[in-house]
Amino acid sequence: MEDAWIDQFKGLSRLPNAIRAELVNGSTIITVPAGVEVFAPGKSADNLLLLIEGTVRVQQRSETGRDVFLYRVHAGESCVLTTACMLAFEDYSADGITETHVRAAAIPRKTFDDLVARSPVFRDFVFTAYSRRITDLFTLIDDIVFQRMDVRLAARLLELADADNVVHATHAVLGSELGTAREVISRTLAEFHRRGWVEQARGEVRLTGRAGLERLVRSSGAPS
Amino acid sequence: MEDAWIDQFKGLSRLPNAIRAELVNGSTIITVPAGVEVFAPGKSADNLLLLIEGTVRVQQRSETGRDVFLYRVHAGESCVLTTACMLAFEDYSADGITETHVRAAAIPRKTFDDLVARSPVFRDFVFTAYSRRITDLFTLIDDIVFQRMDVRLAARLLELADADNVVHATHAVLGSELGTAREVISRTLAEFHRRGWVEQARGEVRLTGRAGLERLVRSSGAPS
DNA sequence: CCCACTTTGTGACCTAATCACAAAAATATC
DNA sequence: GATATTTTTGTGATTAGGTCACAAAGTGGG
Repeated sequence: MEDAWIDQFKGLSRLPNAIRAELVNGSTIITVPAGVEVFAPGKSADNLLLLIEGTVRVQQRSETGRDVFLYRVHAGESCVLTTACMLAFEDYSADGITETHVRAAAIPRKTFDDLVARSPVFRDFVFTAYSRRITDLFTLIDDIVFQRMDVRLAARLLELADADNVVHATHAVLGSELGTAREVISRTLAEFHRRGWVEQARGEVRLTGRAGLERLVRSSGAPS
Repeated sequence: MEDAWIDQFKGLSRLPNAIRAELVNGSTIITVPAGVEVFAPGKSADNLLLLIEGTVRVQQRSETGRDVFLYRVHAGESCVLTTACMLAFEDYSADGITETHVRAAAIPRKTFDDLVARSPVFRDFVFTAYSRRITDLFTLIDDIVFQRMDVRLAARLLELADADNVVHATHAVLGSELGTAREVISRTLAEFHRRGWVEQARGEVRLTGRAGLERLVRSSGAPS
């Protein structure tokens, strides 16, 4: 029984052995290719996913067809907000899409409910995860309302850049990440280019002046 | 032992007697005057409040001093998102202020944790409440990003109006409810007045043409 | 190479946010 | 009751950002 993955999850390593065994036995390791919808409004979630590898993008699809990025779940984190709807037997109102190949532990509703009832450590894990996500949502709202677009874009570019300082995303994708129009991204990036902070190519943005971007982000509030 | 209040809470009436007794004994009924901060970032919440009477406004205070309205807790609802932080032993990042005189059942952390562990019905109650709040937050984000200001103001006026179709709030308050500037409210209300939908007086807005406001809200998306 | 499609650039226009300041209404002070 | 102070509201000017329309590159398949 392979249970090494548990130690990737900060709050779970302290689980007593009995509970740990129940978690391992009660869950299945699944793998999902990139670009698959793992939960969505309309189909009630019946598994809690603990991401072992890869990322999942969670977004809200609005009536108008456009969608807003809500948050990103990384390896070592869980899609914990789905559990609210799992246990409440309600439909989740946001959808989650794998951005990369994903490996995850899927905990069925029944097992989840059991563990919440029986293990204080597991409860703590769940509520800590909740707390973090909710706080992130609050911060997101704050940003959307008060933060300038150029600052938000700069911050996001810094977050998304890979080891070579390149962000692989089209302007349209960046627009949906920040809940703004593609044109705004194009114009802001053009401005960043003028200042020598980025180079552009189709589908990618190369950060050539991180310092400038970082200064812009710091200049105006929360240092993430 | 007065426990009638429990029946105001939809999910709780089904509690078995033993658990019901534990809930009643383990909690205290408190009353709070209007305008008091009942939880805030920095002081970790250690009670879950179930509102028996009155309303609590929950908002996010940003670094810049301004604040965004997040949601309103009514009688029969709970400040359930605080529990995430209660159990996670983390600070809540939003603050709650009583808008009216409030009567509430305060459930201490210990009792809450016990009940979550022991009662499936109570768990269901908690997670259903979570689910609703989180969904509301998603809807709020969607609104902020995609909905026009006039539509949002119209919807909010309809919500806030009392039995006499009067909203008691200054333009500044309405601005903070919607996360916009006071001037925008003034101008939009002036426009509504021109259309014969509202009359204004200092500190209040009288809805004289609900039909028009309702049409505007319906015209553009979610009928709440 | 040509065609269809995706991505990016740009001007025109409109909504909303910000800044600055004034007028009006309510409240406090003498 | 007259006057000063504070709160609330109104309004113009300016700027950021969202929307619409359309053009220009870039890409990939046949």
